[in-house]
Amino acid sequence: MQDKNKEKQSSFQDEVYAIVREIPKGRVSTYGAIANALGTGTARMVGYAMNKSVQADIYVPAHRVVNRKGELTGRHHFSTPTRMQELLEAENISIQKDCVQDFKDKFWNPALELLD
DNA sequence: CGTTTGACGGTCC
DNA sequence: CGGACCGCCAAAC
Repeated sequence: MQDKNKEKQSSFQDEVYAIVREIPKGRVSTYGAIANALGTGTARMVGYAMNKSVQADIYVPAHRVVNRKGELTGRHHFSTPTRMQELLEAENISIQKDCVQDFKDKFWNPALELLD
């Protein structure tokens, strides 16, 4: 077993990663919805955490997270500006003009789905 | 420990 | 319909 002397505290970012990883394929979520599901922080904090997700120890499908308008606002933070769109299209999500088509239909509410 | 930042959201006009 | 503006609040410096 790994000697993890450094125990990770439950940071706000880790909470975000946990939810984003729970986003089912073919669905998208929003920063505000995730922040709302956490009950703490704001939409900006979610985006901030996403930026660090690259250096996080776990994989986070950040391409499934868009803003409330369904726009791929975070596409510039990927390897290539078109990387996010291609990833979404690969999941059967139509993108047009950097906007998720039928966004409302593909929207995945963490506060609702995680509600058991 | 004060300041800056930031992949947002909502309101205002 | 879209640009401008403020508020949120945690993490980085």
